[in-house]
Amino acid sequence: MNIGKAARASGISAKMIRYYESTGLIAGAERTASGYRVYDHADVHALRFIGRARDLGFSVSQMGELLALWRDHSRASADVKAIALRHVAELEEKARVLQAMSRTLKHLADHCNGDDRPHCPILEDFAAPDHVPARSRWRPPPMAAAG
Amino acid sequence: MNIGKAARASGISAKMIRYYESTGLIAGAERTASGYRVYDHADVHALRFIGRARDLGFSVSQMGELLALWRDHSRASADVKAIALRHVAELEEKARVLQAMSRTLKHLADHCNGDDRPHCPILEDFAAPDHVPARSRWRPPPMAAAG
DNA sequence: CTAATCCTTCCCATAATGGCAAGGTCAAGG
DNA sequence: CCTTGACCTTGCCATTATGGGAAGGATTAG
Repeated sequence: MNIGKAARASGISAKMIRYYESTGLIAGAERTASGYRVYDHADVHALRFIGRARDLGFSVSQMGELLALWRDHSRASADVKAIALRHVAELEEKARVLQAMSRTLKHLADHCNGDDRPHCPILEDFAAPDHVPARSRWRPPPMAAAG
Repeated sequence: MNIGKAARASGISAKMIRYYESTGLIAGAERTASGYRVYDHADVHALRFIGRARDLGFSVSQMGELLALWRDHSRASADVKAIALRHVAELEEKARVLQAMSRTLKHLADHCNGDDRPHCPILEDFAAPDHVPARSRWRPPPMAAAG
């Protein structure tokens, strides 16, 4: 089948199929005499695998690792699990960061009247002199007063 | 002060200050006779504002809106709050997406032995024929059995 | 044969950020 | 006065995954 049909069958756009080929994630497809890429059901299967991994937020390089393990019938499931758990940790970390932002901003918004007057705690916070990435700054342990 | 000092004072890299200038987020700085950009304390203040907004995940264009409101002393706080709450919703949505991915993948990993044998439910899931973006697919209501 | 559809490659754009390079500027010190 | 080092300038490249579009060739349906 041509790339369009493979795209429809796999849920991966033709554009992305070519991209995955260019990055080496998938092997270059066979070509017809006139240069059209040709795919078979196994290719579509691999593309679906890729789509599933992509939907779970894996990057192209991680998908490459997973594809290699998928094809390696003597893989150790521990290797797959390690990749998966590492990715779970990354996803959770990203979610945590977003939620921290959300929480902070929500807190500011909760204190904003939201009326037609200019007073706004949100802008006041943004304009306040020192905003610190809190968790990243080390606080020196309090010493016995030296003066 | 020159751009380097403004960068150190604001926590925004010189590179990004130039970038923000190029995108129109901030006005082009004054220049010395030899072309060096010159900043004053008000500029640094604005850069800190930008940094704070950036830390809360606002895009450059959103920061532009916020800066405009900050400078508009006759703004309505409702306008600021609306932007903030819209952003809160976006952040939460992104966090939800990441968590859904994480949850799914964690679930799969929980069923994987993680030993040196090849059997792996994670890969089996990825290779399964139909993965559906679940929530987005409409299920036809069950009809009275027709056959 | 022609029109429509499909394919190819190539370039562009996105968002925010860093890196590098070539070259001009400035301040401190000999 | 000149050198050295730190700093500045612009410009280009790279990142990640994705889509858009153009120009032109291939195929297929009528």
